[in-house]
Amino acid sequence: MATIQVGTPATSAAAATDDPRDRLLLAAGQEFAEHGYEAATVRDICLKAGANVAAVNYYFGDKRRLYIESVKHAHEARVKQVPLPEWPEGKPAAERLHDFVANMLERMLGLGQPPWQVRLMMREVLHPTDACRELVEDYIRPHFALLVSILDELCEGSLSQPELRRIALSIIGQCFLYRAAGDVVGMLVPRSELESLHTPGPLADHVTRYALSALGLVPPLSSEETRP
Amino acid sequence: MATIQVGTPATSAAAATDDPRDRLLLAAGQEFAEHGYEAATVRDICLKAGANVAAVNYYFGDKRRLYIESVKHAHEARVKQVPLPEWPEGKPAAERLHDFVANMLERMLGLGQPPWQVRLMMREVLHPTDACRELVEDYIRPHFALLVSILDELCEGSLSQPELRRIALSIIGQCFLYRAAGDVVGMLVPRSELESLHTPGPLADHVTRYALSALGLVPPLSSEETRP
Amino acid sequence: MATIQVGTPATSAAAATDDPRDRLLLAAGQEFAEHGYEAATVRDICLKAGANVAAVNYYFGDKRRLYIESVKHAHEARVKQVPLPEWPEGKPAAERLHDFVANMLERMLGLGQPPWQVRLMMREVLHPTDACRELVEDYIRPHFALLVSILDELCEGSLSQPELRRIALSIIGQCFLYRAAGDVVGMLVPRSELESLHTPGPLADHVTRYALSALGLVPPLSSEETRP
Amino acid sequence: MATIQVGTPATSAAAATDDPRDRLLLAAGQEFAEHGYEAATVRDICLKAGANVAAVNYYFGDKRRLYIESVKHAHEARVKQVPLPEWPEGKPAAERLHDFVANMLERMLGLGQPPWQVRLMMREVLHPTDACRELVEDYIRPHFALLVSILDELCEGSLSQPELRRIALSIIGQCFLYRAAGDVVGMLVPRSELESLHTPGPLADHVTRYALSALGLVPPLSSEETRP
DNA sequence: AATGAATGAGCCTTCATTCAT
DNA sequence: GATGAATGAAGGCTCATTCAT
Repeated sequence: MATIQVGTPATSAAAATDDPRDRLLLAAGQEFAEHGYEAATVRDICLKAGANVAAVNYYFGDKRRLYIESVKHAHEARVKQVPLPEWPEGKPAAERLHDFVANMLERMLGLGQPPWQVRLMMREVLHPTDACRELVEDYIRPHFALLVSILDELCEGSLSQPELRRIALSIIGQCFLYRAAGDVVGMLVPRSELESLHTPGPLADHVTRYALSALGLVPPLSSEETRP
Repeated sequence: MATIQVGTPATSAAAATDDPRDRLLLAAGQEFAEHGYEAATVRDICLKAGANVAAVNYYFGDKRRLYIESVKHAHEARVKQVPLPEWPEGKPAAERLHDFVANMLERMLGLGQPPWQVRLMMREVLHPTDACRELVEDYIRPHFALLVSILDELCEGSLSQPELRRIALSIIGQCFLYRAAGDVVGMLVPRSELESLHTPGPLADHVTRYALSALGLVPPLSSEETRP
Repeated sequence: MATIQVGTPATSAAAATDDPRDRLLLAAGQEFAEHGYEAATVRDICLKAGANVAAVNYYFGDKRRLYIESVKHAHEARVKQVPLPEWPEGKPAAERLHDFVANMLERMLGLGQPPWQVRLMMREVLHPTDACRELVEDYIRPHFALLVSILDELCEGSLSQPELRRIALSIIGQCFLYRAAGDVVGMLVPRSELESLHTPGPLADHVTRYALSALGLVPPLSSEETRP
Repeated sequence: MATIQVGTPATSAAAATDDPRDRLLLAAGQEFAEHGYEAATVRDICLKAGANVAAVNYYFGDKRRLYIESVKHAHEARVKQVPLPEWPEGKPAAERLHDFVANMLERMLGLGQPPWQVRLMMREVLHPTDACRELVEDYIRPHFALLVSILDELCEGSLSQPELRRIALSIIGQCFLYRAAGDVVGMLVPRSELESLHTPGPLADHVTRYALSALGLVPPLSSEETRP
């Protein structure tokens, strides 16, 4: 199965961008991701960005607007870093499903880089503000549509759109859990297993097989012969 | 399939408990659930509880400690309201799975009442604080263990514990999505479908069938003969 | 002619009232009177009142509301200090007019004490805010009505109400000038005359005689025999 | 009696002067007149003048200096617009007095145009700053001297200079009241009378007659035969 | 035991001003 | 000469907390 190319991180914490606006956006994203909108202070953001206290109001007019912009910024950066997978003509739908899931997990779990961008967007998903709608339209809906279309091809049209959507949500929910409730998951499973739950590879395999089994396209999970 | 008995609400907003400590706990839970820890103010909490401004510090010493106590309180109340389901001897595992899922969704989606207790615990799950560990041990882990044991029986021992846990997490993830990211889900599916995704019944059916199919215990989702 | 009894100052700048609310009101009145609403700072007011920065918001909720209250306070204090004159039955109207004018000038020019209260009210008169209407109704209108009634008696009903009001305004205008534009007046007349223009006595004599002359009740100002 | 010629307004709000310095001066005058020194912001002034934020400091060095210049500017413009009245040889002093009063009221009450220039100068008169002395010397003192000389002629030398000055101030005070405390006056008199108090014509008649009566040059106000 | 008065730290924001261009 | 970017000081206000009662 295909490996996923991940975009260059490019913006590490202290990335020395010259544009103060960008530095502000970066620092704000990190602070908002870590502390939430209310608890994050513009003072700390400016300090981290090496800018003046008044810089926020100068560039964005408002703490609120800075927040919205920082969410958009993070989301755009993330899209560039982890683009929607593209496949050559004739790639089997099952493989495309696996790639898709791996891609989503990759995006969510971050893999190696401090995933503050995802945390920021996750906050937005969980407690939506004004910044949310755009996020959904530009970012989430296309992914969702792609997943539904893959599933449609997999079933060869035997399921209705509402059914396909339900299955798509089921798949997303599984990925979502690890990102959103990762800390709690970490308390529930033994340490030894934890690693495989916080790395995209094994998880993608599981989620994909779970879906394919449910659709009858591979043997059931519990059948002996499918065990490795 | 069995219907789920839901505990009595018992704690309406203005529940006239005489103990000011309890009133504080109640008011705090609601405020924290709605606005988050930072945005909630002790003044509003005391106002809502009909108590003095200094009451928080008097009874709990601290805003932080009040928060922790209110989370515990909500969680204990919730446990009493929606106890773990119990089944008569010999109830088939598949039905127990469905009951369990329905119970979990019921607890999460609230069904008719503003489930501020759940919202509060959800916040805790997503961004754990000191109050989290207890929550996990007393509340979440037993549920998780029960789910794993049901799955174990379903597979008749053909799957390892790690595999069972993965499947359990997959099931939880699907339920979790609707609670935690309900607003975004609402933007992704047509209005007409939305109702069936915010009510426990149809959802429980879907999640259960998805799992049973994956385990090869019912025909695949995409096979014609299983369509209603 | 009767002399005017002036209320005890009672509230000198550093008057040690125990009630912090009163101290705040006092300090605010002085600051607002001296610098105007915008230029006066809550910090300075609190400093002068020996209170905390948060005291303003605690006691009055708002800088604006503190302002309004301080205007009311000053006006009430002033009313107590310089009450409307009262006369025994049968006091000639001409003498009552002189008393009234002397009283008004006394109130406006302060006589010896730092008249910040008047300055504050003067600001309000010149650039009305929300505090103004009350000031007019409680304080100014009764004085105005009294003046009109005195004039009415003086003319023995030979003038209409509008005419009486115009004459009343003329009298008030003359007093007003010294208070509101005192600095400029001070630049226009020689130093030697200034004293007599900033003290109520001679001014009251002039304004009264000016009015009585205009009404034909005393010989014209320019006739020889009236010169002292 | 002669009508008063009023200078051309010439300076409407958006007067398209090419000189940015002049545009700044104009905008500053309007802003300062409307909001006062503290509340007016250089940003708004520059915005209104279509100039850069730094323009104020570039052209005037300081907000304070801009203020002073704008007061001077307004005052000069006003002098050009409403010049001191001039009379042909032999014009009776009584008529000249009426003309003078009408001219002053005209200047103060504006008649038709938003008299921001007067408002600005009024502020300066009421709370003098550095800009005040020049205003007095160049603008007010000559008017004052003219009025005194008219009065002197009226009395044919029967009154001393101090007495004349007092009467002059009395006349000015009456005019002043309507300009400075117009809002409060508006609350004191019935609506029906208000119009006649905010238009120069009837007011000039009243003030002049009041003065002439007091000087014994026309019958007293209260005598029957002078009523219309 | 329980409270209302009072506090000080710190928040977001605005403003006049400056500096490199 | 003239400007847009950027700044530091300060403003009003809110908040959790404390203290005398």
